[in-house]
Amino acid sequence: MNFIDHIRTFFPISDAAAEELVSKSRLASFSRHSLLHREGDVCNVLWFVEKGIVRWYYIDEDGRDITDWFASENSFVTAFDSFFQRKPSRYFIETLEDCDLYSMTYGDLESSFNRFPEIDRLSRVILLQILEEQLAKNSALQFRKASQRYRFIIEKHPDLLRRVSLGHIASYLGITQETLSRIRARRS
Amino acid sequence: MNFIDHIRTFFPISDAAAEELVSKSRLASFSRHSLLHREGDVCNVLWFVEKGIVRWYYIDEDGRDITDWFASENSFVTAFDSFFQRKPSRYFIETLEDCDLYSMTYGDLESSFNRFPEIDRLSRVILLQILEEQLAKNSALQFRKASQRYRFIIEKHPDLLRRVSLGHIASYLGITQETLSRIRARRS
DNA sequence: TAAATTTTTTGACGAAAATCAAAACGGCCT
DNA sequence: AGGCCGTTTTGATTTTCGTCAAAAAATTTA
Repeated sequence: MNFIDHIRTFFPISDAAAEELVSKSRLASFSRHSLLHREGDVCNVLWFVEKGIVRWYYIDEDGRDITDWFASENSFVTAFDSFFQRKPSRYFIETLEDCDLYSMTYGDLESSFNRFPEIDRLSRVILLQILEEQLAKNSALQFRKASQRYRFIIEKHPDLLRRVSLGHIASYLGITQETLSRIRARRS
Repeated sequence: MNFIDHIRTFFPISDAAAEELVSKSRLASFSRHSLLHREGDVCNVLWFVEKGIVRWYYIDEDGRDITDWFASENSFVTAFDSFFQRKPSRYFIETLEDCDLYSMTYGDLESSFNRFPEIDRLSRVILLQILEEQLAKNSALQFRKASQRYRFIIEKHPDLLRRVSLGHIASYLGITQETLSRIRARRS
């Protein structure tokens, strides 16, 4: 499934606009643990995960590596604090598995915006999806104890448990790796 | 300052599009503790806070009232999980003070999207601002202890402390009111 | 395959915060 | 002023989780 097929599951894009996006994007492979984007840089690329999994993280004031988000098959990723606003990012993005990713540069996307207003609208829809997931994550974690946070992963993102190391998942949930390990032990 | 002036601080909207937005919006007053939107409804209105403060909250599975967000002067508010996607919301929205709010319906906004692609783009920019604040809030709270969360409010939203009751702020920060009160006592 | 590295688990302990309950405070009304 | 309401503070106790440290398991590398 290429990314146009995916887009068409939630947005009715015209053939002409689809053509435009395809012509501006390219598919490339990355081995695991490739750093796609680093903190401080302005992110110029929007990726679409065709295969593999990517995480999006930052280093907090105490030097901890904290995962904010995972993106696996059929997800768009970029440094959302940077890409659209053209300013330096707080985030790193790295592959966790060998990945096949479509990419598109900001410049190309911007010219597509101008030629196809529907692409502008599409990007709004994608941002809304991201925002909504972010809100859902928040309310799943805020005020919840560790075992309830773990349940969120089990119910909403069970695949992550198989594909991602516990340390990353723990920081994503806002708990320590040890606590996560213990919770997991006492109720499979 | 009306909302067009505010928009122009971050987005160069044309006079024609501005006219369109102004013609579609209306200003109204609400007394404090008005419920603007309730869980389960599809939200049809986008508000802009001219004066006053509004909170956006949900009731979690344990029946707790949890504030997700505050919007004060020069902010847009709607049920972001509902308004653009036309589906029932999980959120309530209520005024905390007497408010003057501009409002615009979804139908009017949608027809404006079609007539002015730049309004489409504007909505994307606004969503990005919301998303970015949401991300900032997350990283300010995740893995942080109560005193650090309190510091986030002091540094980023000091006005809230004066205008909003402690209980709402505590749930916004993901801590209990008692803990917040104690933190506050031991270091003014 | 063995050695080395990384990841996960386990244990003991202490710190932080939730909970329950009650008192103090402040504003508002008559 | 006095009484009533909602909000904030304080106290005592319990639970949860983080921290530090080390062992066990799994994965990678040579």
